[in-house]
Amino acid sequence: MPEQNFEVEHQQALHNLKQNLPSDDDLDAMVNIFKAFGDMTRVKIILALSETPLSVGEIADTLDMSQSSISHQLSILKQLNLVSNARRGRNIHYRLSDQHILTIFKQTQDHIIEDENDF
Amino acid sequence: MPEQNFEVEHQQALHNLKQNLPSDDDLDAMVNIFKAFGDMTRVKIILALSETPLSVGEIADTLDMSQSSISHQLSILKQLNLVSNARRGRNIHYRLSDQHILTIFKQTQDHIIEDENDF
DNA sequence: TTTATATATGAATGATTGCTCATATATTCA
DNA sequence: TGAATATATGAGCAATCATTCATATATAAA
Repeated sequence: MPEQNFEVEHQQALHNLKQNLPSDDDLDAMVNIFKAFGDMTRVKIILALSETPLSVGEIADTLDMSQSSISHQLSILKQLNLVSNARRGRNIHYRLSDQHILTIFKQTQDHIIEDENDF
Repeated sequence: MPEQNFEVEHQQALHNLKQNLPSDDDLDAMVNIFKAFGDMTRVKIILALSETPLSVGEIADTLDMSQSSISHQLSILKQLNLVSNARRGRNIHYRLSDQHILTIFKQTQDHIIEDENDF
């Protein structure tokens, strides 16, 4: 009875799940990073910074958005340690904190591309 | 004058950026997937499904949430092709569409872990 | 010092979103 | 067929969020 066997394993997996799912606290950091990536403006900022460090004004100019809006978004990215900043002359230059971010973007693109091949 | 050289390269990069940044249309799919990942409930659903396919009721029970809420979230994940479903007896079983998703989660955890080591 | 420039920040606002409640749909069982 | 069970869905609501506007802070230039 292979069908019942499957059912037993399923019940076992189900029981384990309820105990072993990560807690909110454990998942919070990850969810917050995904939240940060779930906004077009922030994604564009990150892609821009992946090419070269940029000042706030340069980013605003590149994305054709207000200085204030970019500054607000940068502060969110900074709080999550996704970017860091340093004064350079009279500007403040932002840069990506590490390259993991781009790897994640690439993985996601891969998912999307594989998806388009379904039909 | 290495300092000026840097400046010239920076200006060039800046100029290229403004032309080569992906369009909203290009980024839309990626941003929507990150939006989906940017919610605790949906992340937990995905983690649960990474262990075994589950019915709507089983997910609701596992996460201790209402059937309606889970159903709503599943429909979002399904629209993005992150999960698929199939009737099995009188239930509908959901499963992850592909394993890329878990790779992305792992990469993100790596970023967080590396981050904690900064001080 | 004064003036100009770059960035940050707080309040207000419109839009989006996740949940609940009520109900519709669909399948199984008697 | 009719009752019971599982899932889906639409409307409503409270909370979150991205942007704007006005203004504060900080550095550089004159």
